[in-house]
Amino acid sequence: MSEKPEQKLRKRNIKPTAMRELVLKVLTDQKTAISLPELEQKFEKADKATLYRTLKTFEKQKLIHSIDDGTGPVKYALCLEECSCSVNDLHVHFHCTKCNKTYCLHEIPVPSVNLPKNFSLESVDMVVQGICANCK
Amino acid sequence: MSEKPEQKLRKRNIKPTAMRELVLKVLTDQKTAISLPELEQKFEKADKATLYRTLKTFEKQKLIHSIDDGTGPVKYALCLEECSCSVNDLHVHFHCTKCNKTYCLHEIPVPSVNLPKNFSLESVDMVVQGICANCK
DNA sequence: TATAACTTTGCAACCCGGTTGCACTTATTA
DNA sequence: TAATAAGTGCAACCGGGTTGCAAAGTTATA
Ligand SMILES: [Mn+2]
Ligand SMILES: [Mn+2]
Ligand SMILES: [Zn+2]
Ligand SMILES: [Zn+2]
Repeated sequence: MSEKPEQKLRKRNIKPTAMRELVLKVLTDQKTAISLPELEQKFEKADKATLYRTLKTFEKQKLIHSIDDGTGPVKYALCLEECSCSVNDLHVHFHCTKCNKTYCLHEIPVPSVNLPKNFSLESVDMVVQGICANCK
Repeated sequence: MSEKPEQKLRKRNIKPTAMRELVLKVLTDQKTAISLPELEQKFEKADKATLYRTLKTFEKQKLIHSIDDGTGPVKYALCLEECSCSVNDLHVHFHCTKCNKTYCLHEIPVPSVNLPKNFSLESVDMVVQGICANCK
């Protein structure tokens, strides 16, 4: 089932360094999306730039995707195993206005929209604001 | 038909100062959303803080609404006459990845979504990325 | 193995949008 | 008119994001 961090990195063509495995571990343990500032706090002594570049590498290799819920720093969450970050993989995100956590609702695909004539679609971001089950 | 800026401000309970009428004029002439940095450039000599507070006032009084398309500074666009920024008034936004303009698609309401159990909805942001009719 | 080439990391500095404190001006009210 | 409140301009600050550069670590080559 759940494979080693190292394997997960290799599968996405990311050289598994110590730092990267640690970051992946944090992301895996996390049930909700995490921002760079939050990630920084998870480490006793880690450099912001390194973490930043780690996230960028992960994102480029589609190990994680970014979520801008509009309420602060950009957050990141693990992609599903089979994810290629294409339009098919797009899902709704939920931001809780009470606890400020941001959830991936993987089971809810973003609804399709009929754009005006001559507008073409590349991607969609849909963020629902509200109260999450934990805060209710 | 199109009423005076002064009237439009009064209707939203905003005291019509010279500055505010100028900003409203810019927003009205604009077919797409505009950011604070962009707004600054529209004036020969205007203070960022004043413009900032003007936008905040307009937003609080629901004369304009903000749009975070995730590609830079927050943008602002006029609300429709009858808008009260409630869930009913929510519409899809479109960001053109070529010209970087952001459009209000007032005629396209945000689709409804079925949230997981015990998640409640307060608001929704939906931004479609793609190429606009002008850039096509 | 020794060396060269490339990659990753850490540190510092910077950029920029957003925000606030404060004094000054302008409008409103008593 | 005097007192009060609202709006404006300037400067400084904050925080997330980003980059340059040198040191350390890794991989490839002879
Ligand atoms: Mn997600
Ligand atoms: Mn809009
Ligand atoms: Zn919550
Ligand atoms: Zn365009």
